[in-house]
Amino acid sequence: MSARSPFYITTAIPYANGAPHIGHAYERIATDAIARFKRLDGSNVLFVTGMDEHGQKMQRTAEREGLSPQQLADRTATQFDAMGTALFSEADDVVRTTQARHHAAASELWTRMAAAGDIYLSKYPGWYSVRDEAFFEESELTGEPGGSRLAPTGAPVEWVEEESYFFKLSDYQDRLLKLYRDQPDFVAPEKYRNEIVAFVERGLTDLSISRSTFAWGIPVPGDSRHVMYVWVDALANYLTGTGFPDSAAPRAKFWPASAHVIGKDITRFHAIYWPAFLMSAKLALPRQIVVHGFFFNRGEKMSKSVGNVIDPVALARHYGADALRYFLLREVPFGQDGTYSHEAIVNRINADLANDLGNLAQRCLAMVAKNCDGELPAPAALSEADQALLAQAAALPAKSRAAMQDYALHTVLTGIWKVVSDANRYFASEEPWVKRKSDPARMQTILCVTAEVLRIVAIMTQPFMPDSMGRLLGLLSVPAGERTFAHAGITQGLVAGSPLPIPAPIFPRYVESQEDYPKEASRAD
RNA sequence: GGCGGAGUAGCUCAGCUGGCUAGAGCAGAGGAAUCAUAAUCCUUGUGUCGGGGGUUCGAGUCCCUCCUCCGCUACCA
Repeated sequence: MSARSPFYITTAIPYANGAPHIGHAYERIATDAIARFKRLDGSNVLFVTGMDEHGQKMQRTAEREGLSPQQLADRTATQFDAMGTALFSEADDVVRTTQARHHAAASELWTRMAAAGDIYLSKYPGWYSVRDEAFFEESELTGEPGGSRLAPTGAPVEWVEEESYFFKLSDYQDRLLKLYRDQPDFVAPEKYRNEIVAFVERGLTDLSISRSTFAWGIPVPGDSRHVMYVWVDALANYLTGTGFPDSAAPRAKFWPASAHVIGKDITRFHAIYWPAFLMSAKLALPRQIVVHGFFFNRGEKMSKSVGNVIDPVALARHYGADALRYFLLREVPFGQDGTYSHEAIVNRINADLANDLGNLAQRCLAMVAKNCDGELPAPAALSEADQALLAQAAALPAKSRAAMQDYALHTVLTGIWKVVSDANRYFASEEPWVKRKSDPARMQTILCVTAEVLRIVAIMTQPFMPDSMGRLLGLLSVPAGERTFAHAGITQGLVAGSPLPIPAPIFPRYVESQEDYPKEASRAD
């Protein structure tokens, strides 16, 4: 047995400024599903998420709520932990930027970039509002007839030049373009790669990477008047997860990361700044930046005040975490934007889960329980139909793996459900309930083939619905140690004579009830 | 403005380098069956493939043009 190849995957690093919303949930679930898939497929997986807890906005929000920045960070971190648990998406580690280990990693990254001669002290000019204690973009400002300019908040702004450390991003244009050329899927999907390439081709200017106007951050090595600005601080989080800079750390082998899963809004930071920083520090680059789209709540009236979203934990509680996971990963091609609505979720739950897969399992297993003494029957000679269906199921690992190459999670699920659908067709046309009287041996074979298909389907669906599929495999009496993709072939099939537990429906139909429909909850942002 | 993407059945979309009578899922309609969570199975679409022009024996599938929508066009974590 060869050593299992390391696979390091991360979510983006959410800002600890507010409670998690559907976008965080989606990203966590998708990343978790990929991690589970790789794990079941034999990789040695490290799945890390994190939390960006520094910055002026943290200070402000905390102040407003009468908390210290750290207290606010702790509160938010607790909320994200709860979300991970509720969604069956707990990471192996949560790296928080306020942790000592992260300070060490970020400082070392900075030091290496400085040693490479890529960091210099200069002035960061901009329109500054003293009242807001913030810089504003030229485009955000409103002009006054008299010539003075105002911030969006109405406060006057003045042109100031703040001392700041800069990173020589401009030096990296060619190296970045070469990266995108040599490794076309460095940014996936292609759509986002094209945007990044176009952006870099327009030319890069140096990047301001420190601030001296607030102190809630990691001190710049050698100059404690400054703290690192978000770019270096938050991105270094991915290194921290592997124990950097300790090259002997148990997780050191996980760098470079295989995939950083991020939302489309932060593509630039991950596809441009991050590789440039790593090149500067002479560290290996991540294999891929995997970009996902957004989910929009359509059909629901949005509250007039901004920031009203549905709490993902409430969604999971209402529909079931597995059902929510399935919906989010199946409904929309990974990488594209999508919409969610109560109707769409219920439709998926009832059509795909309850009717197609859940009911198939139940009708098959109920017949085994009633007609085969609750023991998995032995098959007789296999017909062509039997073999064709089994072959389809057995082809799933390879097909799924291929789709996963591009992180096409929805394609994986589509492929699996094609088999479920064919299995339903098979079951109906073979009519085991008729054979029960006319040809019991044939009935046994049909049930056996169906059970076997269910076993493979359940194994392959585990990354997406770990809890329900665990239960289905339990109903099939598949031992815990035989549930990886390596077991998803026909030769590793079910053993005749195995006693099966009394079957119980895996996916109940969703029935409308007015009471506990998840309400939109406002969140502080 | 520049660059890029998209406009295909009621809805969501497949249709790779041009070639049998344009497909899938969902929704809708009719029927069969009754093992099963009233679940399942079968049958059912006269779609200007955004408009117009062109290349070709032949074009959603290539070229030109027009219309509409969307994304990106640097410091928000």
